Amino acid sequence: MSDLIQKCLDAGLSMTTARRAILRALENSEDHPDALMLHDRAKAYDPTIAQATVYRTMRLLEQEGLVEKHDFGNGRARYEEAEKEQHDHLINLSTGEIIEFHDTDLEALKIEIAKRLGFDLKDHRLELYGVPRE
Amino acid sequence: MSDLIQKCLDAGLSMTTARRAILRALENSEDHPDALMLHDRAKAYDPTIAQATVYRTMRLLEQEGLVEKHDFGNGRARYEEAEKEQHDHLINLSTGEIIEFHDTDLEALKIEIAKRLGFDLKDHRLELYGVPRE
DNA sequence: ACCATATTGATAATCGTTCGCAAGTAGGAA
DNA sequence: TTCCTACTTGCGAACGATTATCAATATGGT
Repeated sequence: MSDLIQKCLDAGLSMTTARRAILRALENSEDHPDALMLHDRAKAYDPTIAQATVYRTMRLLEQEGLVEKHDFGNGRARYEEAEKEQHDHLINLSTGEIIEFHDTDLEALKIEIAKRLGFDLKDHRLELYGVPRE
Repeated sequence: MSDLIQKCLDAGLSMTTARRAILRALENSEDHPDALMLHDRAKAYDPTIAQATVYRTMRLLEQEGLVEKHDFGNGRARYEEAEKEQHDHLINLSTGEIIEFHDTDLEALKIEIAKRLGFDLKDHRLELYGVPRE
């Protein structure tokens, strides 16, 4: 239910061995991989793929709106498939694990605050950093 | 009412010409300068100061908790004096201007969400990106 | 199958930031 | 004050993530 290859074709992108490999690697990723991780994983489908191709492709996918790029502060950008449902991230400081969450009140409040300051909200970034309770 | 030089002395840091220059530059900054901007501004007080010294000093000040480092997504880290009052940032996409705001409900909600997910909130990052209304 | 165009791999370049090192201070002891 | 030692500095090299360059290769419409 997330056929990235099909979405790329729909977007008019030509489909190459390298791209297919990256798209499969991304679809099989449950976490939020960075470019190096994606490169490693994509090698399973295309052993000769180059890092530069991964970077180029991720940039392309981001521009096409098929992928979201995040910066969780560890130097490397992290990627995930663009989802329809809005969500934010909580980073477990003990493990580095990233947890997705959604809160309607929070969404409303962000828009409300921007409005109060005289702005239309175009984008936002919310990351919570925490340690397991107790 | 924000004598950074005194705070540094209180923290046991030795006070050099270069550090004094950086601290003055920072105190006189109403915006959220990056390392390059601080370097330029510090030159007014110490014309021979090096970029590396600015980077080193900002890292030190951050470790001492006297300065906060932000990444607003433009490649360069931005700095501001650590304030007692918690605040978040709204970035005006039309001008690049950064507006600080505080919202009690929002603070509470962030803690509440972390708790609901089973975490104690240790840190967080919220940035709103908007354009002036209308 | 053919060809113009887009894409690739390999490598150099870029940009912010950090490191290594010799020379130069700060600031406490004498 | 003068000395001394550890901390700082300025400079330039090094670094890590990402992007650009470019010749060679694949794509997909014809």
